[in-house]
Order: sequence, then structure tokens, then C-alpha cells
Amino acid sequence: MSNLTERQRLVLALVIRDYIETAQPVSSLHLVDHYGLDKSPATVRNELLALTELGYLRQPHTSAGRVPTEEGYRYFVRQLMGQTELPANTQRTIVHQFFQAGQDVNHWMRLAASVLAQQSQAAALVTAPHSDRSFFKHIELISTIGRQVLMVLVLEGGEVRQQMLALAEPVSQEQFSAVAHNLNQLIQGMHADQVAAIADQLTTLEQDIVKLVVEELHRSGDIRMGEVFRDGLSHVLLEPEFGEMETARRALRILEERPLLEDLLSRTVLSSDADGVQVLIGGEGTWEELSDCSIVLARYGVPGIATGTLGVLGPIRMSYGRNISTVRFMAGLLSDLVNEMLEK
Amino acid sequence: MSNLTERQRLVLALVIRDYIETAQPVSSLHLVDHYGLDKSPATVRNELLALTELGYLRQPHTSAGRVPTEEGYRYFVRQLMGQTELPANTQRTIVHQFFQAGQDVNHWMRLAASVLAQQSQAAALVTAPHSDRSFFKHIELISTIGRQVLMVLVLEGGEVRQQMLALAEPVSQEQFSAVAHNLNQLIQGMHADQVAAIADQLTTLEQDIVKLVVEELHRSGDIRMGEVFRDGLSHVLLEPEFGEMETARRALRILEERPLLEDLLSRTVLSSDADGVQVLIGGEGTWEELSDCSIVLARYGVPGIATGTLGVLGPIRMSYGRNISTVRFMAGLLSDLVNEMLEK
DNA sequence: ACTTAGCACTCTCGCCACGAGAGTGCTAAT
DNA sequence: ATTAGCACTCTCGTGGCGAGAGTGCTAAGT
Repeated sequence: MSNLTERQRLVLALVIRDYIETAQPVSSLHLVDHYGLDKSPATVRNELLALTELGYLRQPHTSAGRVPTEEGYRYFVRQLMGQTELPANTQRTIVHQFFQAGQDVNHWMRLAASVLAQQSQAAALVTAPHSDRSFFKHIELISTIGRQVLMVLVLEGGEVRQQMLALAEPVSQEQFSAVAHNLNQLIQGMHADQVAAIADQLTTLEQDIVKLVVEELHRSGDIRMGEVFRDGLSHVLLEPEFGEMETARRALRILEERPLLEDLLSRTVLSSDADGVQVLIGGEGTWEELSDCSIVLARYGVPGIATGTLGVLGPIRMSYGRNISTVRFMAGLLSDLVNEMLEK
Repeated sequence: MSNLTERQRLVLALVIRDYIETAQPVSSLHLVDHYGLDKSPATVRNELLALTELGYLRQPHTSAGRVPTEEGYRYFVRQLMGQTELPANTQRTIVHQFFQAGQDVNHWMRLAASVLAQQSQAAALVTAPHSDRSFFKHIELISTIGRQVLMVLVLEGGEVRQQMLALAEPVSQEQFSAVAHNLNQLIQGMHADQVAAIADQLTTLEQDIVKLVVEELHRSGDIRMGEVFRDGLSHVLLEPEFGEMETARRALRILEERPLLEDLLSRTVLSSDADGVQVLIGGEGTWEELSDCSIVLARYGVPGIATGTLGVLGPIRMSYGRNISTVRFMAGLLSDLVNEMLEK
């Protein structure tokens, strides 16, 4: 509930906008000077005092200007910020880049990460789309060299999995083709358990293969997100709040350590916002690891069929307006691409 | 040529070892105290003076101890350091981890990066093995969903390439299988140009495919290194020399920016050392980008068939002994794995 | 000829004091 | 409700100062 007067909301918004831009504490005088308020500094000071007592602002020390608290940022994002859109020409350039990128999904991912990083001037991450429940569609077995075999598995929904494996003894490509052909007939459209059930009708070679297929199919249950594409990691070092090495390091670790990331993404994405964009500000109490960071992220893709996640990580003092609209736009764009890819 | 007296060599080695450990300028007194030299500080000071005039040491300011120059480090690495081996039990643990990792090449790469980062406490990078000249071996075409097709290309040498592509209109899996089968017969073992030469004997669908195959085969000529696996990026922030944000950022950028990396790896790996381990100290004059970093790297794999690169990047004040032996050991290990994979 | 004691010299670093400046909170007047 | 005025507090940059570290040099010792 908004228990703030209209003027308090205005002042809060101005303070936050200004601080995001300058990284300097904002004073009463500065506000009236730069934003043409027709009130005196003293009046503004009273409002600042009120906002401070409400917990939305704080002062680094007695005689400094005000700085937003995490609560302040949250209020700003929820109530004050309003929806913004990426400028039309920026949108066009981005779309154009994807148009040029062709159809390579990996390329999309890299490009998406790059664009996000560029636009937000923060660290970006994108996970490849993958489906939640997996039904077998097609298998290929390709002898590469020596005893090494490449198993390529296509799932309903278009996800492609591959796995290198080594067999006890060499098998010719012809044999592989036969096995693959046979399996394709047998287990078409099946779920992991169904596949496992028919294993005893097969030759030992086929059984070996099937065991791996089942393993792969099962693996989809976890939030195993395949490759994670990162970009703009060095951007975080530009922000003055990461002048302290230890905090900068913590931010980088979040992006580096796989388990941390998986945990983060999986728990967050459940509670999805209106248009699916999530904003995590300063750990929200429960995430000690990212106590100095904020994250903006969103899912993309077709729910239940093929989805992925993308987002940016930056200092708490980030441009939420710009980053949220960028993330929303990119999520939409990637969703369109996935959709287009799926359509018959 | 080693125009240093034996004692100068000893002193230089001690200074460098000590500085690498403590990151503090080393004084004459400190040397005699900690390393049981049976000479007085004054004597040591004379040697320090000589080494300074020769350009191997310098002092940050008049009344500080000595610090190695880049030249000093180079001399140390070339002449003083001697060969070291990773401790046997460390070797065992690493091998064990790879044993558990199974046969997935991607998994190897990730693990290798992780181990390197862990051991060196610096940033690690590993590129997947790929072959230098590509001869076609096998193709598979797999219809995934909608008009999307996955083309999997196996090259002589075992490298696997894949490419998603979208066709103008849907084609059934049966047709694809037929096309793939036909192509496999026709262009077995061929080089890019040979493949291009026979294009006119084919159907339009086949021609479309072949065009992409040729493109992929050609692409091997570049030093296009496929995926690059990174780890331990946050380690660089621990080093005191990266207290300055700008230098830390530069180091991170080297690892992030693809073109920079490619350039670096390609030019360096040509001039390979005795056992193939390269040490680049502080840019060596020509590489302004990494003027505050050192890099230790090596190729692995089977030359001409399938090779990759791996290495670590850290501050100039890095433990060359440990890092060189780690890199050498890992290169050997990955070479063994690749070999084993190749053997019939 | 090498080694070393002695010493003056230089430079850094931490500390403290000090003054300017910034910005506040409060009170009293409008 | 607003605002002028003012005292108060805190930061920050500066400069001075003394302690400490480590050197380079010279002259004496082995």
C-alpha cells in the first residue's frame, strides 16, 4: 500500500533516479536546483526526513545527502518506475543482428548475452532453451574415431542432446545405423520409464545404448540448464560500489559457480511477475551471496515445451528502468525466435 | 648466456621466490635472516645492487627492498627455476577425477579448467580439441521440429561439428536419411574443394546441404577454437596487484573478448618450448593488453590430428614453478585422453 | 680482493591537527 | 504549511612531523 504523499513519491523518485546516475548522495539543495521544484530546500529536507524514517532512504553519515535503501529501490521498482520500452531504433538494431545471425541456437545465445551486456553495462547471462519433460523422438549414432561414438538425441520440442561415449570394442558405422534405425521405430515418442520397460527385448549392444538414452531423458527433470552463456563480466568492475575487491569477487563468483547459479535461477523463476520479469534487489534477505547485487531476469520460450532464462547482474544501484525493459524485450525476442523455430 | 656469478644467481632466485610468496619488496636483511646466508647484509646489498644494474631487479622507491623486473622473472623461469613436478598424490587425485568424469569431452574441458583454476589460484582457460585440416567423414541430418534441421558433421580425426539450419519448407526424416546416406557414399574422405567440385551432380536439396558442409569444412582453416572453457576468473581479484580496478578489468577483458584471445593463442603457440609449455611474461613488449599479466600455456593432443590449448592467466608475480608444472601435467593428461580416444 | 661495520641519507607511512565545505535538523518567524 | 536562519556534525584534503625501513657509500678489517 502506498502510504506516501504524492510529493514524497516525487522526491523519492528524484533521489533514486539521481543517485543511480551519479552514485553520489543527493542533497536537498541539489534536488531543488536541478529539478525545478518550486519549494525551498528546507521543505524538501522535511520530506527527506520523513522518507528516511520510513526506511526508504538513509544517509551515509550525518552531513551527507541521502542514498536509497534496498527498501527504497523496491518501492521505486514496484510503484514509481512505470513501464518503459526500449527505444524503437535500438530494438531495430537488435532484431537486425539476430536476423543476420542465421538459425544457429548457440549463436543466438551468445548474441543475446552480448546484447544484454552491452545494453545494461552489467554482467549478462543466458541459458539455452530446454524442455521440462522429455519424450524421445529420434536418435543417431555416429562413429567418430576409435571406439568413440557420438550419440545425438532429439527430443519432442526440438531440444538436442548429445553425448560422447566409448564402447568396449569397435563397432562399424553400418551396425550403428541399424541399431539407430531399429530404436527409432521402437521407442518413438516414449517417456523415460516406457523406454526402460522394453529394454529386455533388445540385443546387448542396444541395451547399452538404451541405458544411456534413459539416463539422458531422466536428466531433464533437474534444472540442468545446459550451457550458460555469460558476457560483460568485466563491466561489474567499473561500478564504484565494487571498489572493494571482496564485494566484486563475490559478484563474479555468483556467475562462475554453477551450483549457486542453478539454485538462484530455479528458486527465483517460480514466482513470476506480471510480464515475467523478476527483480531481485540485494539478496532480499535470504541470499547472502548477492547482498551487494541486484538481478533482473526473465524466462523465455514456450512454457512446458522449451524455455530458458536470461538476465543481468549488476550493483544495487543499477538502472532498473533500462535493464528491465531490455530484459523484457530480449525475453520477448527469444520467445519469438523459439516460437518461429517450433512452428510447422 | 649466464653472465651472473653463482651467488648472484642464488640471491636472485631467493628474492624472486620470496617476492612471489609475500608480494612484499625483499630487503637485504630479510634475506640473510630467513635463508641462513653466512654473509652480512652489506655483502648481499652489493649483489642486489649489481642485479639492479643488470636490470633484473628494481626498487619501488629509494628506501624499499628489491622487486623483480620482468627481465628478472624471465631469467628466473629460463635459468633458475629448474623443472618441478606436481606432487604424486595431487596427480593421483586429478587423474581420479578424470576417471570419474567418463567419456564426455565437454565434461573433460570443464574439469580441466576447474582443476587448473584450483591448482594455480588464477584464471584458467581450455579450448576444445579440433583438427587443423578437415576431411569429411560422415554426415547426419536430423529433423528436430518444424523446419529446423540439425546437421551433424564428423571429420576425420574425430572432431564433431554441428549446425542448426532452417529450410524453406518441411522435409521428412526419411528424405533426410536418404540424402545423408547418399552424401556419405559420395564425398567420403574428401577435402572442402573436392566436395564443392561435385555439387552439380546433385538435387537442389542436396546442393543446399553441400553448400553448408563446404562452409563448415573451410572454417577449420581459421584458428576457430570452438568453445572456450574458463574458470577461476574471480581468482585474479584476490591478487594485490589487481587492486587497481583498471588493471583487473583489463585482465578480465583478455579472457572475455574472443578476438583478443584467438589472436593471443594463435600467435603464441607457434613458437613452442622444449616440452611445449609457453610462458608469456608481462606482454613481452608487444602485447600491451596484458602488460600486468603473465600467461602459461601449452598445446595438447595429437599434432595435425586433434589439438587444443590450455593455460592459466595471473599476475606477473605468479608461482611459475607450480603453474608451469600444473599446465605441463594437464597438457599431458589431456593428450593421453585424446590419444586413448583415438586409438583403435 | 673480498667482506663488513658504521653511518648519513632518503623515502614511505601512519598520525594528528586544522580548516574549509557540505548538508543536516531544529526553531522561530511568515 | 513553508521557509529563513543558524548551530552543529561529519568528511575530506592538506601539511607537518616523527618513526622506521632500507639503502649506498666509505673506510676499516681479514
